[in-house]
Amino acid sequence: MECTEIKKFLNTNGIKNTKQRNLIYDILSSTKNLITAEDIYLKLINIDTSVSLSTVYRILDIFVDKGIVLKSNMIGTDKNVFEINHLEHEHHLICLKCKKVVHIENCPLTEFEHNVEKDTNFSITGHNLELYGYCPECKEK
Amino acid sequence: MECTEIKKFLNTNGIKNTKQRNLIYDILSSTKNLITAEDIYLKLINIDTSVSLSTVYRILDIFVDKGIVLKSNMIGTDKNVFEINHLEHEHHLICLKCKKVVHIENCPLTEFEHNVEKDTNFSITGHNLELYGYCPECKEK
DNA sequence: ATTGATGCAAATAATTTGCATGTAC
DNA sequence: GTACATGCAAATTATTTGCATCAAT
Repeated sequence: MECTEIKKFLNTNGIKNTKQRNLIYDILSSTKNLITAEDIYLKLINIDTSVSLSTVYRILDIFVDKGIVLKSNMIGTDKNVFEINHLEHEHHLICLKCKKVVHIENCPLTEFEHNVEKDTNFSITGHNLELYGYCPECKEK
Repeated sequence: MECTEIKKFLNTNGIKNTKQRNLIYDILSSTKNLITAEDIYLKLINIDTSVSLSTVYRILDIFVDKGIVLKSNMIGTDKNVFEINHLEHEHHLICLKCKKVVHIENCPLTEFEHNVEKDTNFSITGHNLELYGYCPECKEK
């Protein structure tokens, strides 16, 4: 979503368009990796000292709720991480040592999900897939 | 792993074979769903009143470390869940409403992982896949 | 003007740690 | 007997909440 689109989106969803919400949206947009609430907060206080961590959590909750942002849990650290919901479906490959994240464009699961739906009679709404291992640099050691 | 095998395994890995460790192993073995540390603790105090929650966490850490147990994070609740590492590779389908868990036997990712290894030059050691949606009962409503 | 958003501090929830005691080897 | 395991209580970490104030519509 473009920067101007997000403002309209917020308005049409009855969410006030505040400075904090726009800043957090901008930070998420310009972050390629998965980012924690704390790290968003740290970036924010470099821009504008009066922001609170609870506001970050509250805004992230709203964004997740509206589907603008995806929340997941970083393996190893018990922390939640966030990212913009790029609508092109994609997954992550995470280095267990340096925590580097690489985006994987194609997803092999669509057909698999259909088969599972038939087998189980569930209605499948999504999935969660992360690959992990060691990146070229870390695997040497 | 059989009940007797686990004892040998612990011994050969320099881990003392205690009552608590065996009880926790038994609970995990007989639990089909994903289970939290707290729920393991609750089952334990029904058997033997003097067990502590921190011991549960400590033992789970060891089991995860040795690869006997898998740890993951339940979507929606920010809690970690545990299960025996059945060596037959499998995944879960989780109902977002009632949290029912269904096991999915086959995994479509082996070939995909090889392709990603080639593309990225990572050494991939594993992956994390959960499907989610609504189960036959919950999807009606 | 009204309603919802924010900052701050305090509360909660999950997990971890320090330390004295207990137990397997 | 020694070294590691445990229970308990206290500490830590991530996240949430209450409430007075502030800002967007």
